[in-house]
Amino acid sequence: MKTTTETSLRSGELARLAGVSTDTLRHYERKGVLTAPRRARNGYREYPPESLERVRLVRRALAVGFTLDELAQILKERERGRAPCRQVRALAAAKLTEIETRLDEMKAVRAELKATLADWDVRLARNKEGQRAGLLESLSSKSSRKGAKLPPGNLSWSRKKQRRPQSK
Amino acid sequence: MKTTTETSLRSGELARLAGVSTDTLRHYERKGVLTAPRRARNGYREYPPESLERVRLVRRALAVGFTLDELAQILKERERGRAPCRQVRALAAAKLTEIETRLDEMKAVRAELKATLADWDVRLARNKEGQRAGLLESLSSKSSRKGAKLPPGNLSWSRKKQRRPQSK
DNA sequence: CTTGACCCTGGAATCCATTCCAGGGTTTAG
DNA sequence: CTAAACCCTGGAATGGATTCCAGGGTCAAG
Repeated sequence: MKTTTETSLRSGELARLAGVSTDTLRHYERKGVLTAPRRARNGYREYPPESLERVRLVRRALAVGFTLDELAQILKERERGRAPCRQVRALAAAKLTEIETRLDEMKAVRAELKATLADWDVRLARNKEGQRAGLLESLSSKSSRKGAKLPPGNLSWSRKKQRRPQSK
Repeated sequence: MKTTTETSLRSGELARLAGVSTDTLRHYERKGVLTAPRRARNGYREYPPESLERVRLVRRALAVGFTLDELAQILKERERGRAPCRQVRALAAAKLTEIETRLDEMKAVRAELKATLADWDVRLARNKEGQRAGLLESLSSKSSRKGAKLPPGNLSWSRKKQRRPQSK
């Protein structure tokens, strides 16, 4: 068996639990969002169980638009328990408002998308023929979101192709 | 004056209206999400006014997590008259669940961030007193999203630095 | 002792949207 | 004629997260 004894995880285990690759874990360490764990005599990393929550936190933060570098700053400050320097406090605060804004935008988009889907389903249901049902059109016209400044100050993201680790 | 006559926009104008750079417009064309417009005798692009809405659509779609390539597929299909039925529906549906996930994550992070900030502010407020070392890690564990499989089917994005066009 | 499944390292590669670059045209105003 | 402000092109670069690679250890089971 490979059950790591006691309260300590090895890269592979933590990776599996967190749903990321070990490569990613190492990367997080390099970037400083995941503090370098203790090493066993053989050099293997031995993560404390809390690391799992930490990794999850990082994932969430990333998904919300944080950068690994930004995150590193904040987390490092937080770690040392002391009050953060102005810079970091400001950064965190800025991120917070950013998130709130994005939250609103997201909700709006979700509503649109939902509506669009419902609409499509109706259309698809009643005309079997390839009708050019204005699919994405619905996405475009109906929003009129006032402060929707997508472009200047926009947010652009990309989905990584994310081919699963692979066994070589 | 440089007012382009009649119903037709030049790259710079469209770009300004849509809030993107001309480079981006050309890129969209290369990628096939923006059909190549008619050219004037001098080779300048002459966009029909509808292009504006098209670009906006693309922007929104991107913000929702579509990829230029995905979008190209869909839009092309649409352009040739056929209704981008099943394929698109599926894609959009997937995007929707992605968004919902993201919403949850965002809320979680917001909470976390809020808590951290609050904590920091407390510390800052009474900083003269001996600050007892880090005991705040209590906020890291709160959600434990069951099926939270971020990675396999995950989403990772990055905010582009987005330096405005620039005049060289 | 050999195999297979882990783990280690640092640097290179990939993916995506966007921007930058170099070298060249056109048009309009002075 | 010259400057300024547009426009064109294709290819290279950027930034961020993640993955891949090559070369090499560790360790338990058979």
